[in-house]
Amino acid sequence: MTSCALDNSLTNIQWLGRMSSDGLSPSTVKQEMEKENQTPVQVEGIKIEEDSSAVASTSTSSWQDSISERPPYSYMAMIQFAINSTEKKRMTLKDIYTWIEDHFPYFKHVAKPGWKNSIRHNLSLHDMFVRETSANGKISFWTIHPDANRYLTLDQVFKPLDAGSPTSPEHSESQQKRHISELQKNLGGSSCSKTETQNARRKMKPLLPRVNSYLVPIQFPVSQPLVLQSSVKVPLSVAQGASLNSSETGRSSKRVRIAPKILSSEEPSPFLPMLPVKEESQCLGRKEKETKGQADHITGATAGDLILNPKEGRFWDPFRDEHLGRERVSV
Amino acid sequence: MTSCALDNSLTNIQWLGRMSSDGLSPSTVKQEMEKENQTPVQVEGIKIEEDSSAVASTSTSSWQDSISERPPYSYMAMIQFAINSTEKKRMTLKDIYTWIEDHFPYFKHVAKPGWKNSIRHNLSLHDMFVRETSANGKISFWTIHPDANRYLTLDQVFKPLDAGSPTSPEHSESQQKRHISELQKNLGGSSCSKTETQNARRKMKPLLPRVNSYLVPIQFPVSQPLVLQSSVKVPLSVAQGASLNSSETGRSSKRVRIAPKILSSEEPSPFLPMLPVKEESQCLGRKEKETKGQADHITGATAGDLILNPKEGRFWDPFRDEHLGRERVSV
DNA sequence: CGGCTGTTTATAAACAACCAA
DNA sequence: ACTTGGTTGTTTATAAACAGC
Ligand SMILES: [Mg+2]
Ligand SMILES: [Mg+2]
Repeated sequence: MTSCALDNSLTNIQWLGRMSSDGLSPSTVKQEMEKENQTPVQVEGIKIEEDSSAVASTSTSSWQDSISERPPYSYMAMIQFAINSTEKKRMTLKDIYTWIEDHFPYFKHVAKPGWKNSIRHNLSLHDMFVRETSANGKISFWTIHPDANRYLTLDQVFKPLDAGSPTSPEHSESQQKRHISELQKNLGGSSCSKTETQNARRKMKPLLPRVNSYLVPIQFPVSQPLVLQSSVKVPLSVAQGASLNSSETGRSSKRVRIAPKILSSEEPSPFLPMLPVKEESQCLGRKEKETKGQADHITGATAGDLILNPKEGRFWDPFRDEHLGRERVSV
Repeated sequence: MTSCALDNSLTNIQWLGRMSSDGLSPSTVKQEMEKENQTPVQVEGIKIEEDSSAVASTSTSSWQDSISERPPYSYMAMIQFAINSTEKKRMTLKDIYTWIEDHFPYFKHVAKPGWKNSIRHNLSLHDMFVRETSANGKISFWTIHPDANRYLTLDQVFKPLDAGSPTSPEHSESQQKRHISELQKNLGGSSCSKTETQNARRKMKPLLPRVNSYLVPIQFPVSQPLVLQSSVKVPLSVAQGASLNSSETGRSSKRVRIAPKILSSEEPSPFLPMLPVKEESQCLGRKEKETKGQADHITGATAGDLILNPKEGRFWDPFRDEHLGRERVSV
């Protein structure tokens, strides 16, 4: 009822103490940073060298990893983590920024200021995020459309300290069997997929850790709109394990690894709280197989995916299409 | 019935004859162009200098204009022009590419190869574009969702040779009154808004010509799903008038002027074929005024806007939200 | 294996509407 | 009131990572 206020506030910065040095001084950090579109890149003290070794270590999660490593989550996922961490399941833009910075130091110290632009972009673009106004109409809160909320929280993506996870032990591999089969080919060997868990005290479990330039789907039973303890504000100093595998271990600078959503095909996403799928399937995809491509969005339901995604039939979404760009016709 | 085959084919290239020189040779053009993401920029013969004069000419539509000038339409608009130019209101990706290149030389000779990526991106992103498969399931056609199709065609955006337009004479100004009022301020004077029409023989009428860094809404009566004569494959040599006004006359290279969609506020877009608006308005915008922002999408219906856009209430679109990015939860 | 088609994420940017100094 | 600059939102443009064929 009232704990959300605590969770949202910008408290808990103890773990930030292990930063390079300052990092808290009002405006001394990032000298040259116009406003939100430049490239600070070099966070003063923190130097982020690329390439070099990078020999399929996957266990060299040193100090840097927890701060320079970009989290394996998409903006959409992080925004959900943030919002779902509150009791009322709503958060202001500023608090979303703060929550993300507090839980993923990468955005506080390494990312270019443009990451906030991306956050706003995601909030607007995805209809899943709905803006609501406080009773007095003074404050704007971002919420997650109830039909779309899977109540994902950061807690859920942390690997247990040992092995057997709360609900499902080690699914991290059971999913991609189907389609990945030979996809592994064009990737430089090293099939790693659950290789991380070693030195991690409570590593972040990538919802879809990458296998080289790929993502390894990980199971995730969300049986009920389970409202886990609003994310314990992870002592980030340990989080951030992420998924660095073999070749071209995605450091953080160039090559902003985009994480495609891998869908499990068949079975309408087990574990996930089945939502009232409107179903309609008017098939119009090329194969209907498991192409995921628009026609069978239902099957391919990623974590953030709304199950109700018949598309076509009806219920598609007309909206957001429109805008011909620069117009307002006439003649 | 059978004329579409003609319209879609890559015929009609006579007008292309006035190009720099070649432009038809299979692969001699653009020497260094990996595949679809490099920057040819300099189309061999055509040199595109920027800045220089640019003194509120708006009438210097010389030869270059028709080829180097980027059309004032968004990809979404052009795709609609292309698809609606066919009789069956459907077109293959390749034909969309061709149609656009044939009608907007900019994309054939100046644009970087990445423009095709953008076309595909738009087709996938906007639910307005629906992919359908031919009976035999061999060919994929892109169509426009019936509830979203305003049947916009390129013909409709061409200014008449003189003044009084077919249906509505000169609305080009009646719309933006409401909100633009003092918006003109932060823009370098020159209130131009209908200054173009002079030397244009049949200039392209920007659906939303820019007023400086602004767009001037233009009326557009689409009373019925009027299926105009499938775009006459304009002799582009004259088209491309576009909207260059005063300061920083958008040449074409840097500063890819993005054309925001200006909504007329009140009146649910006059002229436009009113669609079955589901209406629901649960207001959640900051002011409900005419902020257009999400809450009142209905009022702000641009040319391409689907009127049915209650948002919130129901009918929003769940879809396309989902995808947490890189995941497939578990735990 | 390579190109084409599709889907989705990341970024940058143009603007609009607010808002606080 | 008015201006100025930052914040919040919306939308378009591009590039790119991948998946499937
Ligand atoms: Mg939204
Ligand atoms: Mg689409």
